[in-house]
Amino acid sequence: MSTVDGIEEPVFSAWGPKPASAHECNQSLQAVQDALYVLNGKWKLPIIIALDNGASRFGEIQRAVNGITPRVLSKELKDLEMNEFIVRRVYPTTPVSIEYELTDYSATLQGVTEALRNWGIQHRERILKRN
Amino acid sequence: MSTVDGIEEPVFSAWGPKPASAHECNQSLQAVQDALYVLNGKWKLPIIIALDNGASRFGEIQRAVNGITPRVLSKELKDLEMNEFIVRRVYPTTPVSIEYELTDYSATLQGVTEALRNWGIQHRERILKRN
DNA sequence: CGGAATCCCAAAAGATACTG
DNA sequence: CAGTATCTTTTGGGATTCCG
Repeated sequence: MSTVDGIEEPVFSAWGPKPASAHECNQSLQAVQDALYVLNGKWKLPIIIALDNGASRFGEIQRAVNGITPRVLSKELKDLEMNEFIVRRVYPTTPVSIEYELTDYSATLQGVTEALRNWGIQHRERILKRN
Repeated sequence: MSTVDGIEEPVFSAWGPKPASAHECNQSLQAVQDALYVLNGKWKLPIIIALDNGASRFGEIQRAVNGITPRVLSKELKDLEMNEFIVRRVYPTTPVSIEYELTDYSATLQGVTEALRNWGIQHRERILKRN
């Protein structure tokens, strides 16, 4: 993999800074696998985005996220709470009102959601154009 | 939602450009759901990254992606081919050799993988620190 | 309204073995 | 090497009901 005089260094792609060492490759790949581990499934990021868009009540979130059932939403909210992406607040009104709120830590996901949103937009256009 | 003199504009978060209209919120959320639809599961992005890191043969990919079984890898590769992220090339050597290669379109995922990688790295550190 | 509980099914994924 | 076949387990998620 080292550059030999007069021989072009192989260009792997337009992607990362470089292929770098095999070790760094594995690290990078492992990081993505780590990320996908906590963000698994099709609901977690959409829920976080819904909360960011202003939803806070269970029903609001359910309406915002296309197609999720209460059963699944309930479970996902617990997951997100465990991973410290949201907090669940109970207000002693009558009847009690419950609000979900993003934590500061969830803000670190900004780059991820932004990248996914941008990619999703152009991907959708591409699909529509093809048909 | 417009700024009134002397009254702070409500800040929803440190995220997107703005909450904007409910319509735009839904669009943004839908875009992410679109993206997650084709990138679903824990394997697709890691496989793409492995390919980008230089792997091209079935066995290489399997070794690069931590924990994937041949059965699942086979299925995921077909999915990725269908979605035009990779191409499968058969070379008439003896025995035949088969190579998987990223398409140009897969390069559009660069932003997504980079964001996930960066987030994954700091998330891992956070978890390790907490324990 | 905001869930929890239960039941159930289908799809996804893992383990292992095997083949051209 | 590049998968397939088979089997088992796990997960996701729909439907429905119930509760405070």
